[in-house]
Order: sequence, then structure tokens, then C-alpha cells
Amino acid sequence: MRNSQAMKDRNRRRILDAAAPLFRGRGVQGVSVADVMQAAGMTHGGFYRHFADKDDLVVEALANSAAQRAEERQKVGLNDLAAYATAYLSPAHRERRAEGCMFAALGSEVVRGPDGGRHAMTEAMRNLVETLAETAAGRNAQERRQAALASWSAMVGALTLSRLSDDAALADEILDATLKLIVTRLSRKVPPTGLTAATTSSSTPAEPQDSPC
Amino acid sequence: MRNSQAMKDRNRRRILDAAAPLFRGRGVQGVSVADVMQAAGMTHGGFYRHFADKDDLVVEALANSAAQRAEERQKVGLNDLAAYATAYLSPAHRERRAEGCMFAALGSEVVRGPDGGRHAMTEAMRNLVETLAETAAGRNAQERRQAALASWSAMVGALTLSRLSDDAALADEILDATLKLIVTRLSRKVPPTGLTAATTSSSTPAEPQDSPC
DNA sequence: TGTACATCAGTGAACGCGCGTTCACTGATGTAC
DNA sequence: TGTACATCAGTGAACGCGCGTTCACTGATGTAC
Repeated sequence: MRNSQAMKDRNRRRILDAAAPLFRGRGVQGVSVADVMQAAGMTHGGFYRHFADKDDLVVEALANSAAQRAEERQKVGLNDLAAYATAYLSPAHRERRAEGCMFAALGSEVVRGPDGGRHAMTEAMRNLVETLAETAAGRNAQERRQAALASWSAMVGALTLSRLSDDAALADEILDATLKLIVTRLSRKVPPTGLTAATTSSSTPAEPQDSPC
Repeated sequence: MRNSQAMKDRNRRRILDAAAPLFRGRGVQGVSVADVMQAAGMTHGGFYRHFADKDDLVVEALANSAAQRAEERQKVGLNDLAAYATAYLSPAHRERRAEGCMFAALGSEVVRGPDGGRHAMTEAMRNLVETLAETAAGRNAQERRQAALASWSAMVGALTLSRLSDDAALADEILDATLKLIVTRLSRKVPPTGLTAATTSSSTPAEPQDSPC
């Protein structure tokens, strides 16, 4: 049976929306085309009406996911570096890989993948860094940009390493130390009122906020 | 033909030494058992005289590689945080994935892998962080440890993101901004004489030093 | 508006390939006497 | 020290499975008249 064009568009979106969390949770190579199609509520045969091949899906899913996150960020207004880092470097984010940041989950795998994937993530990163730079510490635009770049690097590294650690105490230490650095030295001081004091400990659960990054 | 015990030991070491760079360069899932055995100069059938399965190899290769790096670090004396970061955050390290840091290359993949892999990397990380903390900035041991943890997170994240960027200028910016942060604010000031000034630009090639981390 | 026909989204079986793993085999090694 | 035999490291063919991809088929959709 043939589906209408509207149905096809809706199904394509479903595939993309199903693919992204699967990839983040199990890695691109850990997820089959059939897995994605099943998660989208279809069988694997129809996949090639939507995408040229699996690589194509990866690129589209990364770009789609990045665009969604950027939009949410604008809407919710999670544009403050200190607040962003607090949510990003939370145990909740560490535990929820599938719903979390794609850079921490897929960065090293995408490096080895098709160029389109790197490109999609580069654009997402550029967008994010520019946003974060607005509330980063620094006496001029260049310093703020550098603080944002270093903060972003530290966040991605800390989340990856915290997930890697099989020692829970060390895993928390990594998040705490990195968050403290960003909050106290790399983000702009003025706007939030007295948040800084509370962010030193990761026991602040940073309410199960969906998807930073 | 049966080989002597000495030969067997030598071959096991060869397998481990062949496996580590392959894994770092192409990912664990991107390398087959046959690939590793071929790189070690053998055929795939003999693999199971040495390892229970591929997961076992992964764990042993990570541990072996980590131990070698720790030993080299002690010998060469690359124990100074600022010097270490300078080598780590160099374009040379970014380009040589197979010979580089296993945390940046394999971190997010090992997270999803067998527990043994996470454990091997956790121990390696603990050892490294303790070493780096000795020359990190801070008024007491706790502050120095936090600076070392945050620095290490930033290094791993920056290298991953710099490799990810398909924009060369952005890729360099990431390394430079992170290196500047670590050198100027997170490492102990005194010991090196006047190195700090030169490290701001990544055009300092940080002589093709083998394998930081 | 109605009819006839071409299109094509999605199905599910099938194909081909690579991978992890097994296995029969070999002959040098190590050991027991 | 020499001999006889069991061991077992490494070989290369083979197995079984899962995966990416293809394909014949279906029937609803869209279009031309």
C-alpha cells in the first residue's frame, strides 16, 4: 500500500526521531537499520525510500537532533553558561545517555565516520559556542569566546570521563571540579542571584531537565 | 607447530601492541580480530590461545596500553601539567589518533563496552590525575586535585571536539583556548622558565612528541 | 465529478558479506622415564 | 643423555549469525482525461 506524501513526511521524521536516541545510547555501530525502523514503528524494507544508506541516516539524524536542541535552547532560554553547565554536568545527564548530549555520546565515533556527520556536528558546535560566549567571562568578545570554547571542551570531556569512571566517587568529583571551574571562573558573574554558592556540590540534582546541549 | 612458552609470551605482547593503535585509530568495532592478528603477523585462528574473546582482548589492550603510557610518563618525566597540556593539545596529537590518547579516541565507546574496559581506564585516569595534581594550581591539595580533574576533562574534550571540527580554524581555536586556560590559570606557575608566553598559539608545533597520555 | 492508470511507500523474504568463533590438523616443545 | 609420548601454539577452512541492502509485491494515492 502506498502512503500519502504527508504520511511519508511524518514517517521520515519518526525515523529520525527514533534514530537519534538509539545512536546516542548504543553508538552508531551498535544500532542496526532494522532497530531504527522498528523503533519508528515500521519494517526495515521501507528505509531506502527515505535514505540513501545508513550513513545518510546518521548525518540526517545528527543534523535533525542538533537543530531540535538548538530550538529548545532558544525557547527554554537555557542560554546562560553557568546554568547550562549546571544542567550539563549533572548526574542526571550522566545517567541518561540516550537523551543527553550527542557530542559526549558520539563525538569520537563521528570523527571516524562520514564527512557529513562531522559537518553537522561542527555547525551545531559553532552555534552553541556562540550562544554560550554571550554569558561567558571575559573583558572582550575574544576572551569570552575563549572562555566559552574552553568551558564547552571541559563539559564534553568531563561528561565522557564521568561516564567512563567505574568509581562513583571519582565520577562525581570530575563533574564537580569541572562545574566549579566553569561557574566560578569562566562564566559571567552578574546575572544569577546567589546561585554560585549552591553549585559546588553535585548533590544538587539539577532537576531532571530534559536534554541540555 | 607448537611454539615455545617464550614465543607465546612474545606473541601475546605483539597482539596487544598491535591492537591498541588499531582500536584507537578505527574504534573497537571498526577493527576485527583478524585485523589485529594480521597486524601482529599471525593468522586469526591462534587468537583464542591468548584471549577468551574479543572483549577480553579489548580490556587487556587498554590496560596494557595504559600501563605503557604511565611508564613512559615516569621515564620521560612529562609530569608537569603545563607541559603535558601543551603536548596534549597540539595539532600533532590531534592528527595522530592511532598513537594518541585512548580516552579521547575510545572513551565514549568503552563506556558502552564490558566493565573491564571501564575499570582499566578508570585506573589509568586515577593514576594520571594524581600525577597532574602535583603541578596543578591551588592553595592546597584539594584545590590542586580539582584543577587537575578539570584540566584533564578539558583536554579530553578539546581534543575530541578539535578532531570533530571540519573547520580547521575552529579546530585550532578549541585547542588554543583550552591550552591557554590550563597554562595560565590551572597549572602551577613557578617551575618552567618563561614557557608560558610561547604556548598561547598552537602554531608552536610541540615537537612530534610520541604519545602524551 | 468520475474513471483509468501510473506511481510509489511500505512489506517481508532473500542475498551476500564480514565477523566472531570453532575445529581438525601440524609439528615443535616439554616432560617422564 | 637419550627416547617416547603427550601437549598445545599456531594454521586455515568452516560455521553461524547479523547486518546492510535489494527486490518482487501490495494497494492506496495522485494524476490525466
